Amino acid sequence: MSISNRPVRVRFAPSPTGYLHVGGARTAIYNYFFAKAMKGTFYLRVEDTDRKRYNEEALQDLFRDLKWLGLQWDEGPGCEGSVGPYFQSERLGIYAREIKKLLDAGDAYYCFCNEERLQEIRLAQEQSNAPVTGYDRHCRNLSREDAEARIAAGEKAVIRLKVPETGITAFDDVIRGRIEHQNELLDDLVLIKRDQYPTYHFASVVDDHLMETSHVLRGDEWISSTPKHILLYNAFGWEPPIFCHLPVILAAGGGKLSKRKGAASVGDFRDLGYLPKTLINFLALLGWSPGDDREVMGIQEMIDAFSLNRINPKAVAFDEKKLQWMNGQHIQRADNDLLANVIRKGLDELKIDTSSFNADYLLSVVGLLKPRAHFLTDLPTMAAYFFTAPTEFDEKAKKKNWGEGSRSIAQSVRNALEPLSDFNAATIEQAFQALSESSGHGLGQLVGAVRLAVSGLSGGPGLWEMFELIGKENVLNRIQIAEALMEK
RNA sequence: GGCGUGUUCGUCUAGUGGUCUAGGACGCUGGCCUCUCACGCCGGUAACAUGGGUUCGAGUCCCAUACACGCUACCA
Repeated sequence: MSISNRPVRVRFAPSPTGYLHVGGARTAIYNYFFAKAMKGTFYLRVEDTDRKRYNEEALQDLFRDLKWLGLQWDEGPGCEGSVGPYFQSERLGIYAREIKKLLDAGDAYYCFCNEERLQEIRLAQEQSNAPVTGYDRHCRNLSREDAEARIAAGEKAVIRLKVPETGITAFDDVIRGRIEHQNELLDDLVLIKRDQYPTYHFASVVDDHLMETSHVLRGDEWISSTPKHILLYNAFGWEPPIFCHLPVILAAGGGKLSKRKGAASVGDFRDLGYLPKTLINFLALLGWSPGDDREVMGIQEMIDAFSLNRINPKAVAFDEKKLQWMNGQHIQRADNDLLANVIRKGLDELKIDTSSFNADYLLSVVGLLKPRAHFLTDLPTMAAYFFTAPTEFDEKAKKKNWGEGSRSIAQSVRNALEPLSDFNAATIEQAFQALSESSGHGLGQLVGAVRLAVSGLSGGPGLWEMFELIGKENVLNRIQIAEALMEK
């Protein structure tokens, strides 16, 4: 069966060395979208072949962040399929078996060159500005017998691929077309390291084949080494997968995205109050577009519209302003129950007791706050005064609204509200309108003073709705208490 | 240094030889709505890196140049 009509199987293959940054997350998203769009399989493979950089905490964070984003893998750690194990460190026997094939065929060889020699070569090449770089193939023609004898005697060796010295190696990238490299510029890359672990190049090729990967979607920093991978597939007699190299995500001002320049990891954005949906949506649109004007999209909607051809080849900048806007959009579309939970939990942390309020009350608060929140983390503080009287009042608003004459205004508002037997938005508004006419004070003046008294803030939801929800008794009490702070 | 990849408003993008005096979104900005703050709505701002070709015609194809990024590890 040819690769093009094999079932789609793609993978996200991170290395557990640090936090999951947004670039990695986007790679995972595209793999996930593609798998879902093609009714294929999305699997997770952990590339933990670098024992020095391995980090257990990073691994746990990775699982957590992927799950938080909703990118549940069909196969991988925790849900093994038939081609496991899914940790490369547990596949050492497989690599040993496969490398033997290459050794037997004469396509790979042992190399005993030590670090020092290699460094000297590199240094000499740098100084002479030699066009050809890399290993000088010193051990290429050592006989297998001699080499194995030396190893038996205790010498350590790496195993390298015997790269053809002439010719051209090419492949077709889904979003960039044909890419060619001169073989003479490639060096004999290491396949098995001195510690017996495979290099990325070897492990990923062996695994992508054995795990029946149909498409490799990965960062474009791999373009330069893809010819080496093709050569490996050729040596094995395997058909390479289809390659699709994704552009990098840069920081807003250009350059690499890093913690120093602000949030860069999935965890950072979660802590900042972003919805996972927002991050998925935004990251997906960084380099991909559905082809029409849609921007705020749901997961399934994006999956339905997804195609590899619509991914842009150019590097993109991460614009947090737009992310913020998009989060506001998704919060507006979010489920009220979810938002209510965010508020209740946040209020708990602020030591504000919500136990005497029922679910409907909370949901009404959510309804009023929803269009005003840009971050989940905004919600609890925005909601606080619906549950407890304010103890602090915005200083700027005090100057503006509690100046001369404000106390009598507050009193007149209380008097106007007092007689209302049915305390709802409509009757409250009527009372304010009537008071405005009879007193000659503008509505803004009236509202400003008591809004601050009741909420502690200068802005917020419409006053009538807000008063209705907080209730007549609380409203009147709060105004009366605040009057002491107002000028006559 | 070599090799590779890329280049449309400040940013994300649409655009696959004529419909592009280049469309949408964020941002910024003017206004509307309005009890405030948001939301929403209406308008404005601003781009085909440069130079050569190919073609009747180029943002779209080709070649240079410039710039950016990547690779050039027994890291991924």
